[in-house]
Amino acid sequence: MYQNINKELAKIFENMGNIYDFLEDKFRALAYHRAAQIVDSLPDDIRNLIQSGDIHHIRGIGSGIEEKIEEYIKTGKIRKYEDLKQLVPPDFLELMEVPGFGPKTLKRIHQEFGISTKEELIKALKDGRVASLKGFGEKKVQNMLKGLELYEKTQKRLLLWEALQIGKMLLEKLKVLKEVKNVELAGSLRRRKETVGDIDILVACEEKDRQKVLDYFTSLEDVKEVIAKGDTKASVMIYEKDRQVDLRVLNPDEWGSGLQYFTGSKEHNVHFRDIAKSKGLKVSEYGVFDVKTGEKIAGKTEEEVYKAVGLQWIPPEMREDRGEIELALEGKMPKLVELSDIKGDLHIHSTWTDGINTIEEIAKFVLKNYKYEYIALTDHSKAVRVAHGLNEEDVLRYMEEIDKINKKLGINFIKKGVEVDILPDGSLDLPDEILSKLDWVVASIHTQFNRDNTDRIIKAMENPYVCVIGHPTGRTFGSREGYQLSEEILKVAKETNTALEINAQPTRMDLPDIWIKKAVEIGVKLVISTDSHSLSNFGYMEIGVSLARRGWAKREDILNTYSWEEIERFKQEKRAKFSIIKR
DNA sequence: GCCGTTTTCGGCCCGACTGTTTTCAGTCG
Repeated sequence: MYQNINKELAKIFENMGNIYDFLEDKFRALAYHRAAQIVDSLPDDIRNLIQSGDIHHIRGIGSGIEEKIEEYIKTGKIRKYEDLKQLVPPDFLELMEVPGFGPKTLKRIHQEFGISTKEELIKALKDGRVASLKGFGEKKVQNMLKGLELYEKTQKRLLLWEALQIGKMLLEKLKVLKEVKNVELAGSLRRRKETVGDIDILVACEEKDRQKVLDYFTSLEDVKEVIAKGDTKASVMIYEKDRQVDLRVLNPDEWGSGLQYFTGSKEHNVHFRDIAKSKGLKVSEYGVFDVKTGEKIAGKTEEEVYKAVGLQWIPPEMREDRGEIELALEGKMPKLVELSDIKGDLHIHSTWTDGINTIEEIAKFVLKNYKYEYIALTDHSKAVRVAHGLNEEDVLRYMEEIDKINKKLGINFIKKGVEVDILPDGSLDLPDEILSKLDWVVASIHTQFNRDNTDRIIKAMENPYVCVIGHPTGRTFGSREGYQLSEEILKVAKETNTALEINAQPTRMDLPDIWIKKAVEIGVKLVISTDSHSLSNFGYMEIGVSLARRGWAKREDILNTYSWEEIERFKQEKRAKFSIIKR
């Protein structure tokens, strides 16, 4: 009946917010936009929250919106929404997302010309009718048309990995300049969101050097076109991925407040400022100020900005207004997992299936470039035909090969693993007899993504030899939304000592952050893996760790921050549980 | 529509930029 009720409701509330914007009911619009954001980031099926009554504890959802959620659950519709839709031309809901197309502008055009479709609107922009309106003009119209073009082009967001490579490259180039006192990525890229719209970079320098820094930036060889350039800001298009990069220049003594402000998220900042306000303070990108005296009390570093408002510093990955502000107020910020905590990679493919390097090449490469204590080779099982998955006999030969290479290397570095397929009925693609001989078993779904896979996953977790569920939601950016997880899966994961994977492939980034957060709360162990198919893939560990941090994971939540002996213990505990249960 | 150790009514983040304006409205992040 409902594919993904949270997403559906979030979309409806988003639209209702837009409609209220159009109707110039500003604050009601704000409430619905907030509700949309909240519902969208709930890890749980919202029906559970209604049932348990926990919905009351969520800030931003009041009785009015709760009633509408209930109505939608019961009837599949919200009457108020159906009524509201009649008041706005359908095309306008989408158009409100286009830069330059605000509610006031659209409403005016609608009233003046009776225009209600996108097509008619474009025509009126082009034939000069809109430009002739009082308060409008040629330039505004040109900007609207440009906004439309940009909107269509940048609908596709960059993957975090891609954006990070570009961002880091530009940071290095800016660091070369001696006038640059500080330089850092900002926006969703600094928060390491799974996908990124445009790339924001901040620079601190003395006021007299601003122009020099901006000139240097806009004349980099990577720049295809300079879109805008002022005293404090420049926007360019770069050749790589045809992306917009914004550079903002700050004064050194405003570095902390500027960085805090431009990192966002918007929701985090709004909440943060709200708290500042309640304490008689005002926060802007220029600093924290005492409202009464106007005195500036912080701004140089982010730490002092947060501290001035009574909060601990908050890692950028957590700044999504998902409770981190309350935690920081209470002084209870967790110490998040770091890249340097990682002791090994437990999901790797070789030439035995669809990887492009031999096991030996992989082992030597990793030993040389990473300070890992172990890796697990986990080629596919036979159900994955396209990858020429391994059958029972292949697995035995695979194990012999790994023994041979370990012996050659002189250390027991490579663990013998497999990525076994979870078949449609939840059974596994290799028998227990084989699985029991292996050091590490990843169980994954590679077929029938578009259905509820809860039963399949639970059945797989109940196999005593399965260590971890690979890419648990099956999502891939740009092609598949993935199937819903459930509380039940987390519960069973915890009970059975089965870990869940945080797959760091840039197109997967799976588990999603909100599920990681939930798993951490419940105490489910996680494994950050690159799912490497070539040597360059091992670098994905960095964004896997970022993703874990977005889900508030600490070192102890991540299994591959432990020594191999400790991992063995985790496995043994699972097997012990099952010898009791199964008898 | 939401929210409350200054409030159950009266607020709702803050500042820059742009274009169209002689003092500001609209949009954006």
